Amino acid sequence: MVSKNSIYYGKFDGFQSPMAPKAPRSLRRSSHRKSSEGSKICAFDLLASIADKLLQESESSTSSTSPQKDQITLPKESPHSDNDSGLEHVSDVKTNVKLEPCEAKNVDKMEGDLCNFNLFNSIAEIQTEGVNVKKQSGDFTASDPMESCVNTCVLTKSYTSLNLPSKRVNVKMGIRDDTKMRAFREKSHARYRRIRKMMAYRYQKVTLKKNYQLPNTTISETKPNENREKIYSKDRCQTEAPSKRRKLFHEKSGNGDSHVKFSIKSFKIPELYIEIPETATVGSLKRTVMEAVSAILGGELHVGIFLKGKKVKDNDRTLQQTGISRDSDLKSLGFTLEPNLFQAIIPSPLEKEAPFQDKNHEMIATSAANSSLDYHVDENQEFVPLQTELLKEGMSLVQVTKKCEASQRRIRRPFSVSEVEALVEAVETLGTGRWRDIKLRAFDDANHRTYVDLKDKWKTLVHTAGISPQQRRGEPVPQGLLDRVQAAHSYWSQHQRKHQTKPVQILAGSSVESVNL
DNA sequence: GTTAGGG
DNA sequence: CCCTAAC
Repeated sequence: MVSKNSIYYGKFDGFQSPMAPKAPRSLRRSSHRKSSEGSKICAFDLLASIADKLLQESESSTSSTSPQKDQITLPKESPHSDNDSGLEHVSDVKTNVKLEPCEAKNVDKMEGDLCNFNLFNSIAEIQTEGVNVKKQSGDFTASDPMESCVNTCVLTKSYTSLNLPSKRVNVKMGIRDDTKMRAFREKSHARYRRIRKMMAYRYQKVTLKKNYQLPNTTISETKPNENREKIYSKDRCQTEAPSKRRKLFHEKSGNGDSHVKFSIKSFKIPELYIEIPETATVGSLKRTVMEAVSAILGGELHVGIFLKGKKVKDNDRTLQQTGISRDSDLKSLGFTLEPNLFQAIIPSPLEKEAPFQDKNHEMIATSAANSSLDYHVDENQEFVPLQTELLKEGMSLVQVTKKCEASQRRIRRPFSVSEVEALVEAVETLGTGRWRDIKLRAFDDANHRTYVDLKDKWKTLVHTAGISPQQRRGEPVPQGLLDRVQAAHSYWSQHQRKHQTKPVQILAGSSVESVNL
């Protein structure tokens, strides 16, 4: 039964989570680096329990049947019908992630066409309900890997990893220079939006109708004129500055005194697929799960609204006009999380003839898989091109997603001691305020270090030098360097823009060994 | 395009 | 690391 090549496919049927506010940007990016980011650690712990359970259960598992191909139609609104979806090779793991309910402003933008959620920072508790892992022996069974991927991808709403055979999830992401990608994306925004629209149309028919309905959506009324702002819940997180968005609640309400109160107990996040070799360590499995979850939660999700089984598409109509009022039957109202950005759309077999590719850049447009047409295209919404090559390289969607995310916000790259050294020396020589020169002088070949980065680093260095060693974090910077930082900082604070190219030998005495011009 | 500073 | 006013 145990095959050398066997691979575990763990399918997480979904994560349930209550509403949560948008995370600070600093928490929105996934990373497996050593870091002090609290949410990460938290999530790690949570997911560890899943991973442990998953692995544990897999010991006594049975093999599964082969996947059926081309079965890409799922019953509408049937979250648990995966066994009919050609995903039998994937085992069923139901996992609930309970999130700590958090404060009133859980909905970022009620008035708009979407709500941005980030559940990541609110994870408080995780539960493994019925873990049942089946082991898949041998190779991926579908004839055409890519085709399988397509189907799998589509079936799972393009969510997580592509089940590329013999490609393992590479936990360690390579560092890449995403500056150009960013620039390119920004400049091509409009064009890709067009592509995106086309894609959305093209893939309409192969896109899943399956949606993920909230298990527990309760609606109740509020008393008129009471807590206009606290529509969603009472303040559970005390300290939160008033948001600009909150205004939106008032301006367009126009519902008179009739308020509808929505208490969304939890959202369900679509499946999560994990593929990992048998020989992988438990730790790597944990990291992989972590990454997959982070990749999903790190991106922004759309929220769909269903009323009486029909999707509410018109974002401009009032609740009243839509039929969502205190007097109507609100039990038929449901909210769903939908995949949004950064998800790859791979040409399906149907579309192979005419793939929407930009020849020049060999990119394929991404699209909000099943929801593009249902939403207004938000002008502010990022549209991230996805390099087909990445997929062909065998990257999992998790990784691709990460890459795309990296295009949004550059990955964190802590300065090494030698970099700090170089920076300090350059500043000693050139002073602060000539960051471009400093860049050219000391970091000309370091493409990923912009002069703004250097400026920022200097800022933190000055700060670091001013605090006690106990309060410092990250790779420790030699005290000698910090002394030089402090010396140079105080020196250039006084000698503003004078004798800029003059070595700073004079400053603060001792630790300046030599300054080469 | 760079700087400077808050987020 | 991001954003952006100001230059």
